[in-house]
Amino acid sequence: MTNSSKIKVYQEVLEQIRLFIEEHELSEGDRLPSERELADQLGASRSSVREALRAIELLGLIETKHGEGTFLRTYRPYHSVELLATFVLRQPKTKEELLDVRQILEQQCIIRVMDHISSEDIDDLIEQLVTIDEQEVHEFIFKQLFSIVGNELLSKIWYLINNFSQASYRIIKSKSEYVRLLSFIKNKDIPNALSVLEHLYFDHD
Amino acid sequence: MTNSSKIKVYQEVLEQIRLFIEEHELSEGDRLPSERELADQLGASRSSVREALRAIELLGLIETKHGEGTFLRTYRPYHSVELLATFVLRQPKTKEELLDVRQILEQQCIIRVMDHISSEDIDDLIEQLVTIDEQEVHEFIFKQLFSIVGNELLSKIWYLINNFSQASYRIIKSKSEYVRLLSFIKNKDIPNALSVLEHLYFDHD
DNA sequence: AACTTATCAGTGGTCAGACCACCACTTTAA
DNA sequence: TTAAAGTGGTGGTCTGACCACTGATAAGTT
Repeated sequence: MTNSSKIKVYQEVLEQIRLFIEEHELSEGDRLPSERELADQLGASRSSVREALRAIELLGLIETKHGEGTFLRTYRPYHSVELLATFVLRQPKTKEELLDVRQILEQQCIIRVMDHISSEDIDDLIEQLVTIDEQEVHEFIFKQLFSIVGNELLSKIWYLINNFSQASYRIIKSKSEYVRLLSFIKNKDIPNALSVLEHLYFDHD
Repeated sequence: MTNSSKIKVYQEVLEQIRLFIEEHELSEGDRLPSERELADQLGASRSSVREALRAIELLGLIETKHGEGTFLRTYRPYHSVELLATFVLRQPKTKEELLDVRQILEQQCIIRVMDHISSEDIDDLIEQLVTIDEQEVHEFIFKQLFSIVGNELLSKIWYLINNFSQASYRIIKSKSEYVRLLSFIKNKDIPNALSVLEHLYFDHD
């Protein structure tokens, strides 16, 4: 008898909820039965039902509204990704690894943004730079660029890496460097844009 | 006052557990405090602690042994993958994003591995392919390649993405494709290697 | 002394029930 | 007609109880 052979109640509830959703063809925004109802129907206690629901919630599959009910939501892995990341990144990573991954993400961001960004967007960005503190220029620009690229998952990963990075180092360059970068992006000049980007990661100014 | 502003107890517990693991530098196999202890320390009820623990368990971060305690484990998706599958399949956007990110990571892996891998390594890999089930060839090869590249952070991110991906699709190509890929890597032929890689993502065989 | 068995404390698993906060809706009062 | 108070249902949280399982200790047996 293996120790993992016993199925816990909350896991059974999990499966039943899944089946319920499938059978009733529920989709985004639809409401699930109340916790008490589920407990009753499935012959489990409300506690067990809640354990299952909280787990699904953390996965990002449902959304809970106090006083209203539990609703299906559009699934995005990002909630769990964030939590997983904090565990995965638990051990202090070397500065090089963080920088490496960061570079990959930002390179790809620049490559991909070329297809989506307009000249006006870039001009707007350059204008806004005036109001941004120099320490936050890098983060500001890439936050904008990533959101233009539109891949939320990519953005989220970058954002996490960015935050972890700032614990050990910070990219601070003069705004003129970023204006150059943006200009190359405007001209769809990938090689030069990437070249400028690479310079940003070095310490010397 | 937005409705999402209130943090639930179980979410706070989640965060505290994460911090506890960080502070005490716990790693795989280490035991967490008992549910009652956690409840006491964090000033929460055991129910709330359990909601948090069950959620983490579903994610695959911890393992629970009846009568013994709760233990950290290396991340392995638990029920989460099957559970997510039902939902992710209906979210084309998420699927696209996952594939996109995955492609980025695997491209970079191939580019980077060229500097670290020897001809013998590749020959070994090709030999081992015989024993691998066709369904797992892709995962197997990249697991090896990533470990050769040496950036643990990159590896872990890929591993996470890979697992999430498998909830919605799976890359299955004949082994000969992978032999081609490895051959190009052997010859340090980046363009052709990336070209083969790109083919892998398409459905047609 | 060595070995088996019984006991026990600690742990997770589950449940029932209580109370609160919140929301949508209805009823009531101005 | 409109504003206020009430109402029922919902999630959020806590308490305390009991069970099943585990590992170690104590007691008993050979």
